[in-house]
Amino acid sequence: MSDKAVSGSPTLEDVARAAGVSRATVSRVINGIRNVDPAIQDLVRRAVEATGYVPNRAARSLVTRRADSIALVLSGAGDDERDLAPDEAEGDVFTDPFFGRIASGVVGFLRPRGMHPVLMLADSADARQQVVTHLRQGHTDGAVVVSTHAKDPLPERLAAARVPVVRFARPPRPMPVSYVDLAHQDGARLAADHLVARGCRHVVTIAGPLDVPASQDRLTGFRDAMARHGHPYVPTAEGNFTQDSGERAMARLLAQEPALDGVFAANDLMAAGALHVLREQGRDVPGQVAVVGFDDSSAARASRPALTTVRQPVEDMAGEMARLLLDRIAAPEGRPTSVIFDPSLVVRRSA
Amino acid sequence: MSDKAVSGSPTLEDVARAAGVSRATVSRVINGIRNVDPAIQDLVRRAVEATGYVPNRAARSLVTRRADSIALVLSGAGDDERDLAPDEAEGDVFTDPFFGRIASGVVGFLRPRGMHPVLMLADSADARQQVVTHLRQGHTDGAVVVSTHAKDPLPERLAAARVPVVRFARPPRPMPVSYVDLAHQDGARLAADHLVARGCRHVVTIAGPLDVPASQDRLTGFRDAMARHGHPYVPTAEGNFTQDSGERAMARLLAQEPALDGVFAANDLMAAGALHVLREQGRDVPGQVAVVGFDDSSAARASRPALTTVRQPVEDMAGEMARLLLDRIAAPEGRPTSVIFDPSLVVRRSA
DNA sequence: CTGAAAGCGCTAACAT
DNA sequence: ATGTTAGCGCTTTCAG
Repeated sequence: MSDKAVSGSPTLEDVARAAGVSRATVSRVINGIRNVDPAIQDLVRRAVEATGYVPNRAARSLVTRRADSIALVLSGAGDDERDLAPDEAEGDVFTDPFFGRIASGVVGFLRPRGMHPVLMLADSADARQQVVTHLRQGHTDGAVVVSTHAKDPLPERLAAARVPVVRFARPPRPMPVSYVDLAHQDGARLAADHLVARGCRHVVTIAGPLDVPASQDRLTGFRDAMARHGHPYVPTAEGNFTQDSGERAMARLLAQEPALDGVFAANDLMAAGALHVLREQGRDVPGQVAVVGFDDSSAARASRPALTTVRQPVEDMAGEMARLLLDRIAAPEGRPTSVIFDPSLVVRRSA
Repeated sequence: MSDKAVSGSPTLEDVARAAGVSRATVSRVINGIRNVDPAIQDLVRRAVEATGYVPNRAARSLVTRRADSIALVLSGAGDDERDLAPDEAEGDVFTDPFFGRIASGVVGFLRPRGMHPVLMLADSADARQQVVTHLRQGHTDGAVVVSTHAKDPLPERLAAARVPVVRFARPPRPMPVSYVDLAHQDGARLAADHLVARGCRHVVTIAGPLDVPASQDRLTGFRDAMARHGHPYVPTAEGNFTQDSGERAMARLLAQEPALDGVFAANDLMAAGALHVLREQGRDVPGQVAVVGFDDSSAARASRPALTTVRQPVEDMAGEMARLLLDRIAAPEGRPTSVIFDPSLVVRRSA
């Protein structure tokens, strides 16, 4: 391998000279354009090898007007700033077990294609503006955005700026944006079926924040399925997807329905909170009470007993987001697309 | 705000025309170069405003030969591929609670400076080569690298390629690379002092993998401090920083030292594992056994009882890595630097 | 203190 | 099928 420093990198010109052809021809070979004599192609490739040539991305971008890179943006708070210290606000987003899986899926898809995502955080009005500007300038060709809050204005703003965007999760209000999502209702049904099959008669549920479509779907799906099983009424407490809120919700439910023998929580963190409260109250899980979570996050495996949970294939979904985005960048005029993934039940100890 | 599409973005030329000056002058103003008549500066700034001009980064990079962006690379497995499915291997790295905090710190530092990190994952030989190539090409000006395994060859390779690099944690073998680290021994001492002050007489410790310098330091620091407190012998079991390994280690120690009344685990995940095993064995925490973790990760707050732990200011450390890297990029010939942070004790329920 | 002009390395018409 | 040529938008000597 050549040991040339970045500064004196060989250019197209050098390769052309070495191969005895023109820059244009080398460019064609490099970019895999047909209409080049196979013999010459070989010649060029050999010259590339010999010179240790690597294309200069800035030069290429300048003329193609494409950055050949995409942004992975985590979009936090809503319209108003929250009164957290910046550190906390950030920790909030990145600490979510989801984030790692999303990043993993996106990177996993991009890497074989020689691309890497640019990580951006949009947790304040300023930050959001910065993201929009960045994208509009073409520093990145598009964005995969994960909003942690229901009415995050960013995706709509980006779409309005004609920036290719793919969201994680269906938007709260219909808007012309591509997205990837899960069949939440089916997932909730999986949980209901499992609980009923186990013989649970007094089932309760801890819902997520109801302004989030996913929470709504999980709740609706669960209630519908329970109703079909002959349980038209399911005591419900609302949480906000944190472990603490799960604990509080569980305590309320326990007071309201002391005879409960089954719990479905809308995510694993809240399920873990429920587990703690149940143990504190001396209820054996899964002996006396069965608990089912949602997501199959690391929290599900870390809990004791380990959580039976509805798996959301987040990595695959994130990879698909990247795929949709690249498609869209290649054909900007297409209509928004959406892909819905199927959940599956992962049975562990808790139910 | 102007609604111009990316395609027709105003250029320096446009601004120059609007301001009635030359491109060069506008460029000087934009780049904050002195020697420009204040009146003209104002004129130009107004023109920038009016036209909605934003510099084209590709064009700028082409001439300055700087990308104005850095890479955040997570470097996984050692020299050999591990026999995990790609998904697992990735999940592995990104799932680590550390990752989110690192990302948060780096982004927090970069964002006010208008920069965003490019996220790269180097968990196989191929991936590492890709990272090196990417950096050598100048797509990014340098890298902040976090190695999850002891003898990750990447930092050394990058340094050899004369790419500016800052590591998280002191390298296992001395090498000319800047890094940011924690005073692990001091942290361990904090834990020891706390346990002894609480009245613990039979203290054991769960160490991290001993080929990692941080694990060594924590163990050494803990033993030394305990010795100073009159406890020359501390039963020890080695884990690998996972919760499972913490459970196994705790079980072994319990068998070896049934009368134990204090546990120091080298990270929170292992401490959480210890908590589970202690509860299973009917030991009350903190009543009969006090448990102290390390890191102050989300796991510490999620545990029940919540973990008393040695806090590692990861976000600050990550921000500092970014700062050191930018300094180094600005002055590539300087000598490697290192910054050591102080740990602190966070007292919660477990001890 | 400001302007003119020369590229940075590459792609994409347009010729041939 | 290959070569010639004209920029992409910006920074940076070098003159003035």
